[in-house]
Amino acid sequence: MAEAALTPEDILQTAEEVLRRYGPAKATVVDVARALGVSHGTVYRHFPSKAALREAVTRRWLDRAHAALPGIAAGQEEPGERLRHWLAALFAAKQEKALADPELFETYQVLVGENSALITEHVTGLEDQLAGIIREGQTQGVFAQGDAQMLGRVVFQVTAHFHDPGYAPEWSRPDVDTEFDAVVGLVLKGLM
Amino acid sequence: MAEAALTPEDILQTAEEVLRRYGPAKATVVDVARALGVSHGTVYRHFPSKAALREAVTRRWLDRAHAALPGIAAGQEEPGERLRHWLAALFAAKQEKALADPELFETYQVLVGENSALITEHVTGLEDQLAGIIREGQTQGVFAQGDAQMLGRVVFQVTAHFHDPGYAPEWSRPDVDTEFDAVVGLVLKGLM
DNA sequence: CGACTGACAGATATTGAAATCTGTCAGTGC
DNA sequence: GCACTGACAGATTTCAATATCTGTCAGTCG
Repeated sequence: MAEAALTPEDILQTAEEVLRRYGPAKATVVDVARALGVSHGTVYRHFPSKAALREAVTRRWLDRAHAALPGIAAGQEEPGERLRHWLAALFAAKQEKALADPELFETYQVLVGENSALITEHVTGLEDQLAGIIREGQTQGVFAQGDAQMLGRVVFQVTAHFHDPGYAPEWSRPDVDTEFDAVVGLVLKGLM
Repeated sequence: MAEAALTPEDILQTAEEVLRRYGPAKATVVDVARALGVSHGTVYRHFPSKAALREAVTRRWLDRAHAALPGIAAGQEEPGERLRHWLAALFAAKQEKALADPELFETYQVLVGENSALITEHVTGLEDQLAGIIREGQTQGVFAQGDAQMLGRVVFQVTAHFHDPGYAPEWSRPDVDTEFDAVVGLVLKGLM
């Protein structure tokens, strides 16, 4: 047939476009269905709820936004430098999305505000990457011993200013990069 | 006369009670005037606007909540211990207010959200206290050299999880104190 | 059979009219 | 004279009626 069956991927793609156009406050399931040329009941045959659809869109979006991070975490740089690089990449990705894709960023922020399970998972994944870098630094003797998992959580938390979307308005201030360097400097000294 | 003239202090006291009773979203200048037994025009003879009144109430409230901090900052403890003590006192004060005085805490949070000048001042005052402790630690040789003012800002920022009202919902989680200790531990190591 | 439809109930959002609030100021009275 | 009043204009909020949306499901159609 010319018209293949509607796939979850089609719906996610269209739902993302609808969210980008109307923003999370205005986008409706009916809008998504209309854009797909189907009835909204059809959307519900693929996703159990509007919340589930929104989460799936945001998961895809986050995965794409942070695609570079696992590579950095698993890379060959010296662990201190790697940690700095990873944090800088995380910050850059967040900054870029907040500016260049504000509606999807806002959608993501809504999920953060709702303590969505997706966000918890996402954060845990990032903390695990941090813990991995720290663990390797400890093995190589450049970082002090300690619970790497806990330290990963702590490093994520103390750098919240540069990735927590609640602080997004401050990311365009002129001295953020100086502050970022100062914070990362303190953190690296604290880990050594 | 039996009835002394209405003082700004009377108004602040009553406005605080009205805010505590109705919360920042519902409290009105008319409510405050009614509680004082005067017309609302009178309130405007003492405060130029509702925003100014709200700020003045919050300033008084913040000053009382953090009354213990300057004493700790100027105390005789070893600087590392003093810093830990000061941060713990700040955290304890915020935690206590969030739980025991939620409407005033919410009022404060509204001002934070509005980037009120009061909040900037308040934060600067706290950062100055931190910078003072750090400077003394540097003089005594227990902290490494560096721009103490900047380090004060950095320490305030990395501990945001424990004083920024946006994180208040997390302050009742069971493991906050462990996290607090871990963060302060990392910060102290980073300063040494 | 299985993907899709569309009518439906209850929940949520929008709208516009009415009520209330903020901020001003000429006037009252001690 | 000076602290306070109260009526007022414009802005904001409330409220209830209306419309739209979410989620379900019996039914259609290929």
